[in-house]
Amino acid sequence: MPYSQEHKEKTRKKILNSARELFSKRGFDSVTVNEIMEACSLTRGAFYTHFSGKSNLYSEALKYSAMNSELTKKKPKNISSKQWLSQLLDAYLSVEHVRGEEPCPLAFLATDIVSRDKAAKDAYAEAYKKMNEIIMDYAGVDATCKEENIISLTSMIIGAVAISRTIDDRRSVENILQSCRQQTRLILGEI
Amino acid sequence: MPYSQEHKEKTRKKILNSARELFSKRGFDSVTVNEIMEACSLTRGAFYTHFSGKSNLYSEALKYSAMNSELTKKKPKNISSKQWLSQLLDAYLSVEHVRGEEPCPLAFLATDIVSRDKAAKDAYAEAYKKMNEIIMDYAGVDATCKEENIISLTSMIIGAVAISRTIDDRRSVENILQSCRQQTRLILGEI
DNA sequence: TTCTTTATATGATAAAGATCATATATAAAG
DNA sequence: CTTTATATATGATCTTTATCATATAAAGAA
Repeated sequence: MPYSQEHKEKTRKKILNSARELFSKRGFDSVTVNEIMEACSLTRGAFYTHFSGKSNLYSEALKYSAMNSELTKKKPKNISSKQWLSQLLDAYLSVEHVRGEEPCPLAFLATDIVSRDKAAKDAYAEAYKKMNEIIMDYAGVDATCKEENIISLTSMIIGAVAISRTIDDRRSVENILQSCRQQTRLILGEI
Repeated sequence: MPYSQEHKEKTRKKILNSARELFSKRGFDSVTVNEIMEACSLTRGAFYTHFSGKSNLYSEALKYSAMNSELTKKKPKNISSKQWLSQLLDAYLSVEHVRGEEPCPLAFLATDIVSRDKAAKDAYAEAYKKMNEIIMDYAGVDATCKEENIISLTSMIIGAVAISRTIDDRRSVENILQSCRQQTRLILGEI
């Protein structure tokens, strides 16, 4: 048995990582398999021993992305849940996120998903659910009571990031993000 | 001079209308020129006397869409600005909008725009600005003072519609839309 | 009716890109 | 060191689709 199992795993993850970034930034159609493979210094031939095809890679990359998202990081013990949540939301609503290499596919792929296959939609729905749960946990709402607030919050932050990406003018982007950061405080009842 | 000028204008509008609907629903790449033309009972050959190419059609359709959007409809005289705004927002945050034939490209194409050309981005930015202005007008805020509230409001409704389209389960969609309808009232200070 | 202009249709071209078939290289096992 | 399974690379194929070139048809003008 040539090539250790770990080697294959590593390669798979390199592919997933390139795919995650490229797909998130440019959507399914604009990215080519070749391009993804070259981004991790491989050629397209190697691709098919790791994934059954492009769409398969897309949904796997989505899962992978959700699994390694910023939101899933553990809270440091020395700060409160609400403080931590504030930090997470500010990072989400930042220019660095909008323009950076760790894009949240929920925002970056919001409209791309609609034309994709069931596996991709399922992965997206799962990630969306998870985001709401994580935020609800940190916000510490009483179950049913204020779930709606969290749902409107996630719609807002996802919308804000998606819109920000369409806009070239940096000042406008700052303005959108700042407005929404402020609104998160209002929704969470911290002002 | 064969074919009246109005005939050409009519055809152009038919094409724009098919394009608007198809592009909004499925994005730039998934839609073919052929498909758009067949949707208005023409063949692809006729296309190039009306538009210089597919990307040109895309940006033109975006402008056309913004120009004929629900939001631009005139307010009936017998109701207040705030009442009218409430109606507009409820219609925007409805299943009919999410699943219907009059999609708002701001929500439906939020992430598709990123990979498009400058003309498309400009058209999108223009439509976005207009949406904010219209809502600000109806909400009657004092210029700079609460502009941020409106910006967070538009982020939320655009985000909500975009997310709703990714979700198959009708009950979940209703839940998202209802939560955001409620939040619009809070943001506009009506509760 | 005939002529002429231009919208529309049809057939051809060419490029892009996903996937497959085949060749090569690598490293573990003996 | 040799063998061998499998990861990777290369070349070929096939489909899709935008766009172009050319033909046809429609309708206003004479």
